[in-house]
Amino acid sequence: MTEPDAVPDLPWTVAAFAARTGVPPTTLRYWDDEGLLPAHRLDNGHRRYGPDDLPRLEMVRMCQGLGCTMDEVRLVLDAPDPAARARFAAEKLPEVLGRIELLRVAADVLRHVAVCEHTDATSCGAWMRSVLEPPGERPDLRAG
Amino acid sequence: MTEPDAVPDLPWTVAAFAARTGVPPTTLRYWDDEGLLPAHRLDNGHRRYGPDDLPRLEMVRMCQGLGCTMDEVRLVLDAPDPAARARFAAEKLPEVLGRIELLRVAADVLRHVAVCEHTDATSCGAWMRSVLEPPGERPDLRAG
DNA sequence: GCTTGACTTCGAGTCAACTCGAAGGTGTGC
DNA sequence: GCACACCTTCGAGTTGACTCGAAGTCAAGC
Repeated sequence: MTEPDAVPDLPWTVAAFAARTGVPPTTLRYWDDEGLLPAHRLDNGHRRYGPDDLPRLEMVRMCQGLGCTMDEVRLVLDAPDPAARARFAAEKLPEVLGRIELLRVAADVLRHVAVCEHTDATSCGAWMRSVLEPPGERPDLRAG
Repeated sequence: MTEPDAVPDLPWTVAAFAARTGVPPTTLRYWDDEGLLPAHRLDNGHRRYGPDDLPRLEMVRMCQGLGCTMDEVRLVLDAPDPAARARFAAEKLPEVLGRIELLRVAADVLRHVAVCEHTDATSCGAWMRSVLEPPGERPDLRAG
């Protein structure tokens, strides 16, 4: 006897899921179309979401926070095996750690700027030392 | 007796500055036009850059790394007084600190994913706990 | 003076990630 | 059946940060 297919729990329309998660309806539809966060479909074609979609949404959010493109998000979420995911993680980790370090530097700079009385942002010696003496090869800080 | 205007040291054309800094020539011209990194001009209209432009470039880079829009970069770099800059810094600092914390979480996740053998990225209990139990109000991680 | 490789401006294009409005379908309550 | 609030797709628009190509100028070397 084979197990019957589990009926997924799908209480949320696009609007409901948007309200629950803060992601705009247009974005949810866009993400579904783009394969980022696929939606279930009723017989009438309407999208439905359930609690099982929340983890993937969180992972989409985390990847976006890491500056991943949508291609990269799909890649990691839809990787055919753990090895592909592990490769992605191994590549991203040094990048993330480097970003953390540079954000620390930026935080120090901001702490200083918050109390600095110099007339020009670039004429402050303490700030210039922190900015112009990078710890090493400087990765691009911009996301994406 | 008033001091004579100092003659700025301007050894670099757009191409030279681009080669020195890694910023593409089109981007330097664009940044100049947008007021992000203003260039000096020779009598013939050609742009020239000097060592004095490097600190501002680094600050542009740092602000971009913080996810600032170009409007924000201009605002902080061209702020009329230290108080305006301090306000900007005071607003950005908590954001940066929050970003650091979330990147730490993401780094933990990536460390786990790098060794995880689960068949699906969202079916890993350790990862789901870290993602679904956020430390508090969760700011948007995306830059900008 | 000509050639060549740089420079300039200008208008438009590219890219990624959305967002919008039009047109039509669906389902509920009256 | 009608009204209304939702749903769908589709094509195009928006936004921000660039990037490109055309047309013309500038300057150095021959």
